[in-house]
Amino acid sequence: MALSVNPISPASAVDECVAALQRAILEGELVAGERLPPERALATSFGVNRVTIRSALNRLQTSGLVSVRQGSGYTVRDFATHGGPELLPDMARIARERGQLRLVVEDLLRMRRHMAAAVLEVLPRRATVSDLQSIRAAILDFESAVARPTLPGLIEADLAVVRAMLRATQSPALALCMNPISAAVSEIPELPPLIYAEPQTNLAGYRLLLSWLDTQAEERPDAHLLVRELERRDAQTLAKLGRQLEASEQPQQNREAP
Amino acid sequence: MALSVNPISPASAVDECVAALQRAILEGELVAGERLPPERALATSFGVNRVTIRSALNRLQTSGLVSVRQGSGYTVRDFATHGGPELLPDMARIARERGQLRLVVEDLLRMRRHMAAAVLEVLPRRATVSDLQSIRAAILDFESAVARPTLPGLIEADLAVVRAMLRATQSPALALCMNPISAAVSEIPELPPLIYAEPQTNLAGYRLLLSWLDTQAEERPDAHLLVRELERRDAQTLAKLGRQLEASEQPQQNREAP
DNA sequence: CCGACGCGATTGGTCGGACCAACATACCAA
DNA sequence: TTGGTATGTTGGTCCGACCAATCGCGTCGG
Repeated sequence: MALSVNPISPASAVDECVAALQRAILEGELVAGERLPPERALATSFGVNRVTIRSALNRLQTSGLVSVRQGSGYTVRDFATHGGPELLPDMARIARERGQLRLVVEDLLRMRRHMAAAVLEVLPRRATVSDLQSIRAAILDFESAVARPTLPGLIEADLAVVRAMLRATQSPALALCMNPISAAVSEIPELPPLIYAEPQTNLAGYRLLLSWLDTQAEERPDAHLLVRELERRDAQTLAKLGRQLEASEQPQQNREAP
Repeated sequence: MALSVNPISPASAVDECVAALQRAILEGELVAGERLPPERALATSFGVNRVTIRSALNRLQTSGLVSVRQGSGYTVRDFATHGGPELLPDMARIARERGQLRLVVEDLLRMRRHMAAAVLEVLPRRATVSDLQSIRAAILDFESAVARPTLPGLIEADLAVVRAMLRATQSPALALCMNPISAAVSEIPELPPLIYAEPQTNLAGYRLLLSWLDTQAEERPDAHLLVRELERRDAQTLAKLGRQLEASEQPQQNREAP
């Protein structure tokens, strides 16, 4: 009876405006430097009140997609230089329509790998025993999620492990950098089914991490061991994604050019 | 006559509300899970209209600091698990007041280093000759900025080099991850003066990068060489920051406990 | 002829009030 | 006790108005 990821998503009027404008910008329909129509015009064009479209523009501004100056108007910014990782899921959606999803996913996973390396770099010398216990507990939860595997359950349990590790670094800075990347991986619909296709593999990786953390500092091997393991799994994920995309896009190309 | 980072900052009413609420959350005055007063109460308490405080709450929501449900109200979220890297500058401000700035900066630079490693991993095999020329041109601009060094000029020229490198990766995904980190480094007031204290060093690093990129793929050494160089410079920056903080915070402690 | 000034139009920012929709709570009835 | 209903709370949207910064163009003075 596992229901969809978000059964309740009424998609308010503001949300729709944000989605439309953001899509236009991310797709390149609205080029950087271009000026948006005035709020009043946008409001009538979207069929909403000015306050509503204003709320949407406010969000776009917070995301770094547009800049605004009183008396002048809104200007589209270059999201490639001013955007943040919270745009990754939407960017993945655009890339999927263009058949470039693989590239985005490849770089997303690569970035996650390298950030994980940063976390592993500080984890052993900052984590307290209580932190380590939290990590162990989270991994145990993940193990029980693997026992009765459901996709949402695995995602949540895995995120919990990551949270525990980030908390153990004693520094919110690493967490702030890592959060949107973890979220993006979970929110790109293709990824979780591939990443958790064989949950025992993920669990084995965490067991490896545990044994690494439990080793005394003097004889602990370099973290590269763990990173290599991540690389291996990411490569498998990418390979699976490639096959899946080929299988689903081949007929599409045939339909276009029979 | 280098003026502040943003000479024009009228600080609109919305900005002030955002700053106040964000500060309260980041300082821990408003704990995760806690519920905010209703919009109407906040509006009167801030002395602004409901639309204004609503705009501010909208931004906080976009930043992941609060969640909202119609009929229920606003709930403070745990920024350590839902916040993004765009919070880093403000987080650094809080950390500075608590004497923990060094830890935040250390992790920020570490993250930047590891993300740079990710970029270097894909740069050689994705950059076109035109991309490489753009990078060269940006580095030449940086060189002329080094000739007549001003802090804003160096910052902008350096950011331009990074932009050129990110564009050369052909994938906005890496850029979206890197942008907020670069921005954070530039926006933390202590960092640019330390990072660009000896601009020739930065330039030498870029020259090293150039020669690395120009090497034929077969005989190009591992990117670790460049990363090691980054590590060395970050360590120097951290050391300088440590001395600077000691020098400025020592009298403060004396004042508190003479 | 050309640049500087100035006035009006454009456009975002804020305000006040009103109504609707979702939610929480307490109360009442079966 | 349980279930639903009534009511107040709270966010979502709308309307109209005015303020403030900016832009554009015409006019005036050099």
